[in-house]
This record gives sequence, structure tokens and C-alpha cells, in this order.
Amino acid sequence: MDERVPRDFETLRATILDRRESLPKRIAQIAAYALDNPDDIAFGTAASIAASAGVQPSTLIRFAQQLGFDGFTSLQQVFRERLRERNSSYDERLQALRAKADSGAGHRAIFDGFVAAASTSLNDISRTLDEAHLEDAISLLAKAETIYVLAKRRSYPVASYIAYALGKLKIRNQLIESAAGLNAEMVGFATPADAVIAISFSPYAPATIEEARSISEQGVPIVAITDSSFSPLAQFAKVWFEVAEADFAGFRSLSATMALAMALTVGVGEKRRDSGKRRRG
Amino acid sequence: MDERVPRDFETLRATILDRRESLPKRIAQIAAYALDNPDDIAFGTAASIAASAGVQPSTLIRFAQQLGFDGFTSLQQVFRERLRERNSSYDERLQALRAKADSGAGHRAIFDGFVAAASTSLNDISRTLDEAHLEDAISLLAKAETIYVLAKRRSYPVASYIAYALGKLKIRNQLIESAAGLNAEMVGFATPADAVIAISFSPYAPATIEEARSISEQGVPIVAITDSSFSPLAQFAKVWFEVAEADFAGFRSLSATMALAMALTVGVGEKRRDSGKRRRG
DNA sequence: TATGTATTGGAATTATTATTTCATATTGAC
DNA sequence: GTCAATATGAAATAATAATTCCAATACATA
Repeated sequence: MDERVPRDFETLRATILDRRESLPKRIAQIAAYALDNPDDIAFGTAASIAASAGVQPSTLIRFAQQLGFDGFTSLQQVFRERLRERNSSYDERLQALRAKADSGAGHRAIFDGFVAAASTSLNDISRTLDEAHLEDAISLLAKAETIYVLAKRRSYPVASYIAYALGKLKIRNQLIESAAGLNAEMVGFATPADAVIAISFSPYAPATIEEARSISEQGVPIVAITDSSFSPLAQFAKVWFEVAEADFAGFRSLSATMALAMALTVGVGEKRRDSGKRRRG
Repeated sequence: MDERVPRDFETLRATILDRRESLPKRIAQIAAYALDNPDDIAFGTAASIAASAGVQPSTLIRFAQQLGFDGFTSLQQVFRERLRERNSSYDERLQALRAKADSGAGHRAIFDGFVAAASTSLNDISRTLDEAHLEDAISLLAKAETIYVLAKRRSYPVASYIAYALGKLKIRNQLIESAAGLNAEMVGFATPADAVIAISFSPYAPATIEEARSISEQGVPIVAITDSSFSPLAQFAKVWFEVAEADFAGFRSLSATMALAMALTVGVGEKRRDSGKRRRG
């Protein structure tokens, strides 16, 4: 028999979702209950679970068998394993990660190091983010006709994600790429009715700074994401955010910057939807 | 009787620690085991736990009774409740944040949501990453003459960061961009001596899949980062990673993918340096 | 509508597991 | 060293829980 039994929760979940349509009524009922209340499956007895889900214990067993398990008990193992793996608290794990990464034990340690750096950065930013700045930045950007997105090198991935997200939200935007010498002209099109998101970290890419200066001289408001108050970007910006990313193996995390970037993007999307409603309503 | 039975894990833990000195030998043994392996207590049977701890089942029951429980079963409830709460905290927090953001509770909630999604994703991946796959992927990539990086749309920011990092590490690489119809030719240059990092998540960009297929038919080994075993990328890949990113407000986090991408990149850098040393030394 | 097939409910059966019991061992006080 | 009190081991027993079975029902097909 090539019947492949799901051994981890995610596979199991996918399998259930996949077959959902073809399941008999009562089996589907217990399937839905299982995905909605995985903890109950992990700890309950066949009888108690069946009762909560409104079916007979035998149905529960048939459900398990239909998925390839030989009974309820082995299905339950998967749900228990899931809980087991989520066990240790976040801080404990982070601490363990740091220790392991420091001890330099193979490639897993490298990975752990990046995870730890990302987590640290996220922690930091959620502590230090200035809410008023966030509101200001979003208001400013929401009013813009076109949002220009300006970033090079290390910050470029963030810019490209912003551009992608703005596009999906149907917000007009222009990514200022460094393909040719066309940037200067592109920047020249911006007017005070537009706005810029500029991202740059030390060592600041000279092109980014130059373009930011030039665009701000045209009276275009800038929202900057950068790493210190000494950053040249901070001087040109109407609103700026200080984001401290932890680094590992010479590369800084992008996770905090990404989170902020997405909050700005989605925030602008929401603000536009709201004010659109208000204007129309 | 004013015998106060600990109802939550922390109280229980404190109680045990408090009485540690005065407990009989075997009871102390099971007490230590319980605090060291709380998960085993939560999921095991009296017999299996007793065996692991090196005592008789009856001792386990006596231990429970000494703490004021009326048997092993009620002691076990406390250990199960602990897991239940731990587990729900993250998912529930994310869920709560989503609800809060939906209800239009300010932009800070959106930001918090993205931070939580990123944290959750990092949490997940550091739990589920397969170390052997990581080693395989790094070995494979370290041997490549040129590393091609293939990703579109949502995954593109990751690809661009990989390309940036590879460049800084002086590792020859080629980002397959979608600027023009040149991709097909670019892909055509790859040989079995090269390698590909391909990244794609559901809904898989057709271009990515097509290019991955064609490049794998040329015998170029592929390392894929994708989101499920059903992904078409998984079929073409020599090594593939399953990364589950949490989403918020319709946008998935990239943090886990980024961490993995950086680990691959830096891992390849280290491996090359090492084997370079060996060759020269 | 008739007929075979798949699904379901509920009780009987089997299994697993917790608990109790009792014989034995250990410990500490005198 | 002896005695009493306490602790422990091992197996018997009780309890709980999973599974199976069969009759009843719903469902689809001709």
C-alpha cells in the first residue's frame, strides 16, 4: 500500500483541506472540528471529542482511518506532536539560539544566528517605534499622487517589496531603480503633490542621498527609514524612523525594516479606502 | 481540609521546589523528572513516565497525591493546561491583532500585526528547519560555478537580497530578472556545473515555474524555497525547503524566508573559504 | 420506485491505563 | 540491634477509553 500517512500537522492539515469536498457529512464535520480545535484533539478522549463535535466516537475513528491512520490514537499523536513542538517559550528558544550561534557549530548555527538577529530587531522596533511618526508618515503618503520608492543595495529588497505591495493595493508608485542614469530624470518628475519613501542605512549609498537631496529640493515630502539621527536622510525628511537592525555574520537583518515598510504600505491603503468612502458617502 | 491544590503550572513548580528537601528519594526523583520534562508528563501514560523516570507507576501516583491531587490524572491536567496556553498564546495574539486591525483600531495595530507575523514565522521555521537539507543545499551551491537566483513578485525581494549578499561575498551569481524576454536566454546559459536558488510561494508565478522546469531539464541542480510539498518547485528541486510564513492583512511575512536565504548565502561563503584554504594549505 | 452502496448511530467488546493493595525493604529512634 | 514508621516494588484490580460490529438510515443509480 502506498497510502502515505501524514506525519506532521501541516501535512495533515493540507490533506484534510484537500479532501474536504469529497468527505461524507459527518466525517467532514469532525474534520472541520479538528482543524478548528486542534488542542481538543490533542488532549481529549475519543468520546469527549466526539461529543464536542456532535458525532459518534466511531465516526472519529473512521475519520482517522480514512486519512490512513490505523485508529484515533495515531491520529492524535500528530496533534500532540504539534503542541510539543510549540512548547518552549520564545525567550528560551532565542537564548538557546544565540548561545548555539555564538559557539559556531556548523551551518545550523549560522541559520540560528540570522533568526536571532531578526527576532532581536523585531523586538527592538516594536519597543521603540514612535506611534505619532507612524500616523504622520501614513497621512503624508496617503495624500500623495504617486509614491516614489527610493533605496539601493542592502535596502533595495525592502523597496521592491514596498513597490510590490503598493501595486497590489492599486496605489500608484514608482520604484527608482539604478539600472541606468535615468534616475535623475525619474526623480525630476516628482512634484510636491507626490511623496517619497526613502530607505538607507550606514554606509549610506551616495546615490540614494543625492537623489533624496535633489527630490527634497523640489519640495517633495520624504518619509525616511534610516538608522540614526546623524543619517543624511534624516535632514531631508519630513518624517523619519530610526530602525536599529541587529546583524549577524556581517549582514544586517531586514525584518524590522520590512515590518515597518509593510505597516506604512497597508496603512496608506487603509487610509485611502477610508477617506475615499468618506468623500463618496 | 485547607489543602490547596496547585491549579496552574507555575504554582505547582513553586510548590515542588519548596518541598524538594523534604521529599523521599523516589518521590524527589519523579519530582525532578517532572520539572525537567514537563512535556512527557503532559503526554505520557503513568507507566511510560514512570519508566522514563526510573520509578514505579505507583510512585508517580503517590507523588501526585502528596501534592494534593487525587491521582496522577489530575496532576497531568496541570501539565496539559500549560501546553495548551503556551501554544495558543502566539496564534491567538496574531488572531487578536488581525481582529483589532480589521476593526480599524489605528495604524499601530497594523504594525504590531506585521511584527507578530514575522515573529511567528521565525518561530516556526527555527522549529521545523531540516538541518540535513541545509547541509545538502549548501554543499550543492558551494560547488556551483555560477549561482542563478530565480524569483518573481512576492519572492523577488528575497532574491535581490541573496544577489546582493552573494555579490558582497564575491560569489559569482546571476539574478534572473523579468525585465524583458531575455530570461529564457539567460536561463539557457546555465550548465550542470552551475546551480539555482529558486523561490516561489502559492500562487506560484507561472514564469518562475516555467523557468525552473526548463533549467532543471538542462541538468542544473535546483535548491528551492517554497511553501508546501505540493509545490511544483518541489518536483524539480534537488533540495527543497518548506517555509510557512504567517500572513497579516493579506501580505505574508518574508522574515523566515530571508533568514533561510541568508543562512544559505553565508553558508556557501564559508564553505568556499574553507575548501579554498584546504586546497591551498 | 426499487436496489445496491455508502454512511451513520449505538452498544458490545477489547485494550489500555490508572489505581489499589500488599509484601518487602529502608530508615531513624531508642 | 530492635522496633516502629515510612517508603518502595510488583502485581492484582478497577476504571476508563478505543475499537469493532451490526443494524438502521440515507444516498445514489438505474
